[in-house]
Amino acid sequence: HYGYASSNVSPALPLPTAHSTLPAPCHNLQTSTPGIVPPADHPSGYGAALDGGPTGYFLSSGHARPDGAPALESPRIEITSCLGLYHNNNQFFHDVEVEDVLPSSKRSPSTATLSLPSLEAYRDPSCLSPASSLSSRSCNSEASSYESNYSYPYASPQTSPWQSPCVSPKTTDPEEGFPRGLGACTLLGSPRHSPSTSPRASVTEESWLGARSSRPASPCNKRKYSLNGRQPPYSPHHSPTPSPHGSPRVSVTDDSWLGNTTQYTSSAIVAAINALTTDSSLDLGDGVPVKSRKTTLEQPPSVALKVEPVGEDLGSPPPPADFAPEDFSSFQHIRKGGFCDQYLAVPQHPYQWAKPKPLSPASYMSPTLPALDWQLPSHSGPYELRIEVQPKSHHRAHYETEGSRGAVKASAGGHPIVQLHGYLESEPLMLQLFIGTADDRLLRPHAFYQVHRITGKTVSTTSHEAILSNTKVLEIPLLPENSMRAVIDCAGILKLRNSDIELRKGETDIGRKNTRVRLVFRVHVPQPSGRTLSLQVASNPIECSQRSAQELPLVEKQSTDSYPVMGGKKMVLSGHNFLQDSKVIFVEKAPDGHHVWEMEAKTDRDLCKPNSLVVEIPPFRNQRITSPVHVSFYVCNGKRKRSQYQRFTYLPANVNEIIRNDLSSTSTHS
DNA sequence: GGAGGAAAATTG
DNA sequence: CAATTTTCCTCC
Repeated sequence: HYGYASSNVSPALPLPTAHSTLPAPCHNLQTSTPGIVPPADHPSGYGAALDGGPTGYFLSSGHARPDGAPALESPRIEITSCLGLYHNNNQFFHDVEVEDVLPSSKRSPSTATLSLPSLEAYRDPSCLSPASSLSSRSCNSEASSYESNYSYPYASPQTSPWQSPCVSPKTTDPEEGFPRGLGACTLLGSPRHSPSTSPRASVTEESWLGARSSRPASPCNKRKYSLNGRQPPYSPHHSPTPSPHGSPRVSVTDDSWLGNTTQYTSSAIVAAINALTTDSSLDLGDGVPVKSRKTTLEQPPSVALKVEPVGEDLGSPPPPADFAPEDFSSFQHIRKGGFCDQYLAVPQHPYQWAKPKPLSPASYMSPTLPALDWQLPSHSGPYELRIEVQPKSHHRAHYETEGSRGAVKASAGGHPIVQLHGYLESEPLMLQLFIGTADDRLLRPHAFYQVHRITGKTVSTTSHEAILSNTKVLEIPLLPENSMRAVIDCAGILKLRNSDIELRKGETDIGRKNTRVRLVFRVHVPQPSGRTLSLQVASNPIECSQRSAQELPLVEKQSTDSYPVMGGKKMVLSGHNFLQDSKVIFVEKAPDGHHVWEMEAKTDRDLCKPNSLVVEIPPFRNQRITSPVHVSFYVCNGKRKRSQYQRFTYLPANVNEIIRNDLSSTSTHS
């Protein structure tokens, strides 16, 4: 309801907290860019969605089930349509989300089952989860773990239908979320659900495949192939468990959709029931599958109940396993509804990780954390989330068809390090990590890449995997005893097939040549007021493709307003394929062409933007020359031989003039 | 498991 | 057809 409604919370549930909190966090987020919050520009319709307010949204989305009641009953159908409708843009499936928000509890079981969420979920979820799950075996485990740990709670309401059946019985698969999707898809008419299981696209693909004529032949076939063969229902790798056919969920889903719940296994049913009962605390959105959420919407009350502000204190149960893609939707609602809301009302989850400590409660606790595509500030008040050690500019992501390619590393060896400054409490917090975009637009989860949890003896940092919306999120504990500092040696990057992702409803981004990502870290700090302060920081861009990493930068333009350029001056090079580790070497020659000297220019990482590089030009040696100085520079990325550098002409309009000026006014050159 | 290379497959 | 993406192979 809430979510739905209003922004979620407010309307239905009077969660005082919610609103109150809103303001601060939300806005803070983008301190720098106020407007951001509701990224107006977001193509995705961000703004609209958000602002629109839940209600409007839904309504508009309408089919989804504007009227409430209907939703419950005919979830899927509506959803489906809705999805299409709403999804316009990738990131937001408001409609879905909304629904999620609703308390699942009330929905009828059948409804729950419906969990339309799958619709959306699938895609994304499928994609994600699949990917993740597929790619990362860990996923399975992880996912499973979640479920196991959190399982019901989250799933419960919304998901419950799905999960319970699926999950509980089966278990583990992280993919479950996906499966649902699959199931949903299937239901929708997608041909085979089962195969789809493959996480990512598989589902989509197949179902879509039918639709798509274009590539069907080769790619599709293969993929399908893979799906079937390799990753049958759930990706083979991942969860063998999953039964071949859609396994529980699918079947369940189908059935449910069909109207049968009969197929649910008793256990599933139980699970579902449990979910309903328990879920309350959790989040609305998160766990709930989209569809279910809708249902939920209808049943506002329950949600509200949950909402109670738990404190953001600690406890933090990890996000529900459910966080499956669908979950994110909930978030979105929230966002949409009221950005702030998220912060506000978040109650804590009673659940905790199975693990050692309950990490930061804050994040998990509230179902209403800011959506992943929200822009958040890296510092606020005494707190600052900072990346102490940046990741290397290159990291070849692995496909689901490959083995892991390891964790992202730091350029100087070791791994990236993130630290939260200004936090003096004794409670540990949870650091969230997901793969974000690195383009010129607002930071948002990258549709074609997912963080991949890496485990093993070489990994010192414990982590948990969760799925928000279609985005996999790695949760890493930030412990006071470690100065709230974490070494990120457990994060790899999984590449999803472009074709799979592009098939998703609402996905507007294209994968081709969209191979740069950023590691995005978030932490949710509980405030005395009961609210939660969310901070976020993104790393430097990371080139994830094998090929692009080998390409040379292409200088298309040199800044002309930063001259003169004698030493210590900065020059901005812009063009294509610049990376954080791009090198620029200046070569100076005497008028007679004699090679005078060459030196690698310093690059200003902090000022680097995508496809541009700020270099500090070293002082020229031949300062006294009065005749033209011949200076050129060479650019390259990563480790390349000198002969492979790309040569460019250094072109100050008038070198002599520059030199004279420099000499007269500066002593820089020596 | 984690790379690095590169062939095979897709795209535009 | 060239650029890119994805799948395979090999090695440590």
